[in-house]
Amino acid sequence: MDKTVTLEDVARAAGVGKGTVDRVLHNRGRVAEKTRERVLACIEELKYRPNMAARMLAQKRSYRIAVCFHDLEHEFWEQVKEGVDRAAEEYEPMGVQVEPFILPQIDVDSQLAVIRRVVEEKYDGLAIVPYCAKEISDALNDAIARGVQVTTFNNREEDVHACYIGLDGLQSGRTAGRLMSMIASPRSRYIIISAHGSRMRQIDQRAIGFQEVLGAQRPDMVCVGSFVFEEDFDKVYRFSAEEVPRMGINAIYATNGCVAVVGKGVAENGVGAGIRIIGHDLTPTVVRYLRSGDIDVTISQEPENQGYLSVQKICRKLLAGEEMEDYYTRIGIVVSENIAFS
Amino acid sequence: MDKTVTLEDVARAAGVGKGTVDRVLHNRGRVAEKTRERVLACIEELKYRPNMAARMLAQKRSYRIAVCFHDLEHEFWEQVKEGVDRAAEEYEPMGVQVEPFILPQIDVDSQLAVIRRVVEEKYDGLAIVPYCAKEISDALNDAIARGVQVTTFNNREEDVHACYIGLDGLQSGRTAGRLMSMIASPRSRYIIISAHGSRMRQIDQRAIGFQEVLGAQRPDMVCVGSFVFEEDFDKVYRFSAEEVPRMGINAIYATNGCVAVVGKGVAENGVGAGIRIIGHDLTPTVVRYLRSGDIDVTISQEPENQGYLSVQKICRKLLAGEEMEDYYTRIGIVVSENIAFS
DNA sequence: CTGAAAGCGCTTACAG
DNA sequence: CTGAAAGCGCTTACAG
Repeated sequence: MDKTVTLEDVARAAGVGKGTVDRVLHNRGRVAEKTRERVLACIEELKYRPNMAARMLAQKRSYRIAVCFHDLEHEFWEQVKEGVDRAAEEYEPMGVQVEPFILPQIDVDSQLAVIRRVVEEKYDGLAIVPYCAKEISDALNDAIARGVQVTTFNNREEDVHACYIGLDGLQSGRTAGRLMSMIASPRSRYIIISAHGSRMRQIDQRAIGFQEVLGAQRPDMVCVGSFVFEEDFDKVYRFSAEEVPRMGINAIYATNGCVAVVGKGVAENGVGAGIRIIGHDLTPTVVRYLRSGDIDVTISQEPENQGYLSVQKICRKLLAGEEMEDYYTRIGIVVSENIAFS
Repeated sequence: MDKTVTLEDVARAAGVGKGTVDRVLHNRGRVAEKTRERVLACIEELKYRPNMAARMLAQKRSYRIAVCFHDLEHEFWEQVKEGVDRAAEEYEPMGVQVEPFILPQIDVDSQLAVIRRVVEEKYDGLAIVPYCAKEISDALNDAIARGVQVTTFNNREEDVHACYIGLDGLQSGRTAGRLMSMIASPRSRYIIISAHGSRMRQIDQRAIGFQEVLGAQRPDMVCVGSFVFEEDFDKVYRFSAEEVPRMGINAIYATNGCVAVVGKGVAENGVGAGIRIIGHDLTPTVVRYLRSGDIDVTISQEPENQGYLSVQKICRKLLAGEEMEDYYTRIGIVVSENIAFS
């Protein structure tokens, strides 16, 4: 085998000490421009690739990363948390400490407080589900400017200059639309149900994508209405159990995990068989109604992976200098038969 | 922070040298039973966790891993190869050399020759798509007995005592069946098309699962026939273009990537609009006909990940002693809208 | 601005 | 059967 090129080889070739090469490698400054160029040339020449194992061993520094999301819709965020915990465990031996800040509500002020604290206490990184509000975007951009490594996940806010990990909302809605177009019977009357506040832009996009595709594929279908509930699954349940049965519809699109209570409400009223239901997420409750046949299809979004990746990307940036890049999670289509393999 | 426990701490606690602890850790023998027990107790006591970075740094050994699969249905195996290459790149700096043996055909003798060579030349690992044949199973079990780390992927053979990475064939067929049951119109007449030899057991399972679910969900549908072609996409194409249009059917299930030429054949005859087509895999050609609307749904199976994981698991076993466990790849459901996010 | 030295936690020969 | 020592490739103070 061709001997692996080490930092020492580079140092020797450039006629300098290892410390100097290290400074060049990490732009730690305090290196004469000429020396710098020579070292860079040697690195290029010898095709030097740093050995990550050695780097991690030698690196004694410790890092702190804050993770901020909420816990409304507990079953979903529980899955996100599992991913966060997995990343925390994986990177703990490398000196990374992960601290979750889990808000009870979708609340702009609470989130702002977390961001401020992160900046003040000089955390090295922040993974966050950014709410749609100018103060939030500003605060995040400010944190980034001060050197905090930030990833946003689950909800995308265009004006935050950080990488995003999560669903493409529009496209996931289109996917739901295509499926509905394939399974709904002729001249179906349908409604759209949403259950979230105005802070989660990504979820709004889903309804738009859904309508777009359904409009194009199934001009015979008619939309009876679009109902938005403020993050309150109980209301959605009552609506589904009491109002929906009287509406004379045969298809429902629920834009998030609230599809679980939609399926429940409709099923308990014995009108389920006649209504096609498509929703989002794969929480234990959704699984239950998917299995029972009350929900036909659900769109999944890799919550565990969202939690994992948003932390992992920060760790790799901090530890190995890897650039953080956007990552769109899979738009999974789940029916009863592939639940266990999704 | 609580200081991390090192191997040296354990050695000191047990009153032995670091070398001895190392021997115990890796069962290298040559340790008195009493000493061994004492060391084990200390490891337990101090909750010692080996530092992977340090281990990799110190480990100078190099490993060779052979990977064996075929190239019939090139587009599919190309995706597998990408995963293999990614793993090869990732583990190369750790002294692992990956050598692919890509057979032009599904041929038992050629595969047998590869296995023999792996044993003779003392490769450390083998990732293989095992063909359904007693000689193969025997040879693989023999290789395993001789200490070769073996993973099987894409096709599962029960009698090989190695871990498996790939689809659950039966369940993927059931998933296809469920989807067909949702989109086929009343009293549809359907056929099943397969294009593979008798060496790939996993693919046969798909048709079984499909029939099972369709039989239960849609007693109104009638199966007109099941057609098996020996790994010959040209024949499938001709069949689809010439025979199928005269059969008076409105649904087709193709059990693998041959769905691409089925879609093509049917589409070119202008009868596509009336026929629902569901198949497997997400090759460039399948994507094309999915986009055009000639294929309705395809079931994906993470080919890239199959290639990656079958090599990665061997590397982690060799390098870090991690046990190799079965991994069922995702049963993905893909329609035109989620192609890019699958 | 720069280099020599110590150390990260483990494995690998090498003596005993 | 067992221990002391060297070394893996990098980073981190510490002198200069």
